[in-house]
Amino acid sequence: MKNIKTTKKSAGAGKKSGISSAVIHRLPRYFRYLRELMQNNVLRISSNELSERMNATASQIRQDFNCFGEFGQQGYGYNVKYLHSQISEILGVSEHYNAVIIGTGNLGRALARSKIFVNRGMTLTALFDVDKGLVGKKFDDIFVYDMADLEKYCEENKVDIVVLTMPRDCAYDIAKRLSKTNIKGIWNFTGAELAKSTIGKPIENVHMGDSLMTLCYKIKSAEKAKVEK
Amino acid sequence: MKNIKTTKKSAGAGKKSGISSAVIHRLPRYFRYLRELMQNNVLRISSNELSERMNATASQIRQDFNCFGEFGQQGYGYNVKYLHSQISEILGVSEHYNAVIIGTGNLGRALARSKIFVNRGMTLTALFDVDKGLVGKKFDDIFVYDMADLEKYCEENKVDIVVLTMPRDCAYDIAKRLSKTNIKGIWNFTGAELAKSTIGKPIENVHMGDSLMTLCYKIKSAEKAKVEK
DNA sequence: TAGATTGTTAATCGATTAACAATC
DNA sequence: TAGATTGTTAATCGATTAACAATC
Repeated sequence: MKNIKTTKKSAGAGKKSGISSAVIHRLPRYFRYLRELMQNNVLRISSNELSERMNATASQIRQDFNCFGEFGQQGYGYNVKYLHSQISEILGVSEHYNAVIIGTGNLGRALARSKIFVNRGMTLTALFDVDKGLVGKKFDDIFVYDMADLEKYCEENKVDIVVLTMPRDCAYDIAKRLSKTNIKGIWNFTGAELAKSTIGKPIENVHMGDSLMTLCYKIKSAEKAKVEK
Repeated sequence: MKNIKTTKKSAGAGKKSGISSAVIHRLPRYFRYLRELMQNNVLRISSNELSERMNATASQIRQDFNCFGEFGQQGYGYNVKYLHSQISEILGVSEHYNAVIIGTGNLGRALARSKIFVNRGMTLTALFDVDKGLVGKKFDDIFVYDMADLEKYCEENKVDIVVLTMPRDCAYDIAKRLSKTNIKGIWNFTGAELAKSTIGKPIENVHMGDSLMTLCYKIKSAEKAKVEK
């Protein structure tokens, strides 16, 4: 296996700053496919081979990577391990963010018991709930704190990401409380539309129902196409 | 309130068939905002006012709607209730799909206990699991069936949507089993990349981790911007 | 070296926005 | 009617794809 030259731009350096959201949303996908290649002990891959596996064009893949640096070698392709490490760096996996979940309901517990954080270099450090009956309990070794102690906990511990899985109607108030702490971002499952402009921190709103609706649309379209045939 | 003319094209008629995926993915968002407007008893809305609320352009909104029909009135705007009903129709809410969940783990139970199906005109009719200890139990009044009886159940009952929340490694095999039944679509949470081309049915793959990674990217970018300032 | 494959520029395609005539 | 706002066409913008020189 050839060595990777050391003069090339690294992901940390950051090539452009105005990366399009289309590219950003493809990065986690690259991350997944590269992890899988690594697990299968694939050492190198060309943009062409990757494009076939990912059902994309080789051109797009090269363009995407080149937004952040020069990760490949002419005549060789991409070193899977190196490329994976660079994408991980871009996505902040190496930052080892700490996360807490607010809302110890079904979804909160499901996330707490999953590997979703660990698989991305993160650590879930706490759960929060208003229900005094839950406070003090543990789920998968994660302690449930009282919502009243949220600010105190954020001051005394490094909290990077806050996951909102409590009922929708308290989302805005809690987000406002969080805006005054030094947490770094909010992963919002409540259905409330939180905006960075109002909270002052990066926010990712998850609407699982939207995905279900999209499936329904696909089903309807497929049925219609069948009838018309 | 003016009456809606009856000569206009309806959603059922279907204007174009090659709707772009960008438009399709915005439909559930319109659905949500319109539902909220309805709940707030808003009777009419102009594309301009909607654009402000949704943080989009009025032009895009009008273009999107006109992919499916003429839902508004010049000089008046859109009748919220009518527009909502049309978008619902397009998304298949009125089809009253039945859904079952395979995998009665944390996520499966979280979905079973949520309103995600009911809020979209669907009914969750069954859970499935391989664990004989769970078979026969009920979660929120939904009976847990043995995975061995999946095909039998699909034959004897109307099953439209199958939700996959079991471990990833059995995703492909189960999807293959489902491809031989008359279910209509698969909502896949397992992380396995299932393709319509291999299973022969509409599929929606959900990657919650991708959304978390996107948040991490946003956080990193925001931090970097702060440092550079 | 010759072959392979990248990084990058140029061409194409599609999606968004702007403009305005139609019309309620 | 006059004002408002749609539906739709035309202009712009951005993203994807194709092509190819650079180079490992």
